[in-house]
Amino acid sequence: MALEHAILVSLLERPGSGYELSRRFERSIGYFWTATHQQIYRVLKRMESDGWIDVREVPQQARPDKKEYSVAARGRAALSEWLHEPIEPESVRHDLAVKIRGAAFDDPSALIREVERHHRAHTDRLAHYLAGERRDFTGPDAPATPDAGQQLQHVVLRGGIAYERMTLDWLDDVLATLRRLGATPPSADSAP
Amino acid sequence: MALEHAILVSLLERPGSGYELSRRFERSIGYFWTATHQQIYRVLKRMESDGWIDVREVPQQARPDKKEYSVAARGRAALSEWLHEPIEPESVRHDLAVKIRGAAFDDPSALIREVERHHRAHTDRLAHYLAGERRDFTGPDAPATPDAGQQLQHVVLRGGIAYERMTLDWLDDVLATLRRLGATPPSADSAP
DNA sequence: CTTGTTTATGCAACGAGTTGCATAGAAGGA
DNA sequence: TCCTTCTATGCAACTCGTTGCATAAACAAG
Repeated sequence: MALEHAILVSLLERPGSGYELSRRFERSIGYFWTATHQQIYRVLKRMESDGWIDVREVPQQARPDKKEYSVAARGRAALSEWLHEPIEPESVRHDLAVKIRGAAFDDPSALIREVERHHRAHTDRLAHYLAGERRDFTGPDAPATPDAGQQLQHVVLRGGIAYERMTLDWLDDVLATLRRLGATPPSADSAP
Repeated sequence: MALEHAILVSLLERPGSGYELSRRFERSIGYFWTATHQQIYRVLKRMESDGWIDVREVPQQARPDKKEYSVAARGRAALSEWLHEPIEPESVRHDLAVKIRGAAFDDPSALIREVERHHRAHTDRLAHYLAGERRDFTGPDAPATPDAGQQLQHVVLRGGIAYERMTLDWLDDVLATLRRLGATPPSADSAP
């Protein structure tokens, strides 16, 4: 598993509390690794007891106190070790593809609205990525000579952008296919 | 959850045993939904006791007997219901992206071999998809007038092909970035 | 002044997914 | 003959992930 490692990377990029991490997992790092706050708090506890991270109680005014975590030497070593291990899985869980194949046994045109919804969501996400890219990497306020960390964050973001563009093209293809099927009578089903 | 639904779709496309399903989840449907045989057997049991699928004991010679499952009316209804529900999650778990961002705190060039390995794996997978596309959809043995099910399987496969092509392009981008970082001295790390 | 939202942390229970192991007959190679 | 591989099914134990709920302080809106 690698939630620990995703947290280590995020904490190395910037120390923070469990709550702040859970916010990050709804944005930036969350675009390629999802986690809920309960998961994060539980793993933080374990990482702390394993000496991977240090805690610092931060009293705050106008809001509850927080525990700010930062990566300890042992955590850095664990990350380094993981980075040198090969990974294979890349486990995929693409509900929509299952639904599309399943639509053959139901009414394909009923999926059109669903696919359109996904299209809109990916359009929004692409716009969001592109805005982030302009802000951090290609716009006037971006660093002229980005350091290694920034270049690596940028290449990951470019991957997200490429993924969204590819997905939008594919969803167009899916929509065209569903509409074509809806226009012609269904073959052997209990459709109206 | 949707392992049940992926199994329903697979069994509608062709009835089969738990073992055969687990083979399919290593190929075709497994490219967008992974499952191990233990998971499959467990879920088949539940689906059977819920009346979603029917079993038929098939005696075989030269190999152990098998239980062939097929979708019952209640299973078809469950699939239909699921198809009409909206889905949101699309949970992503992209280890490599985490590793790339993590490489900023280690030696980026150590990741090159790993990324090259992924590049080879995706090249193989693309070749495999393209061979399947020729065999089933675009080659001389493909049906001249594909039915709805075939058209939907094809559009899903086109999605897989587009994904692999996009990924290969991105991995080239990642490799170029990692090599560039390796060629220039690292900024502020304990690298040699 | 109550209600709702944001920050902040956590428990308990359940369901999903993984890993290791076990069985068993038949085929094929060393 | 033994060893491995393939088909075929399954249990047990564990970890991971999700859902529902709870607490608590501060602020803003009604």
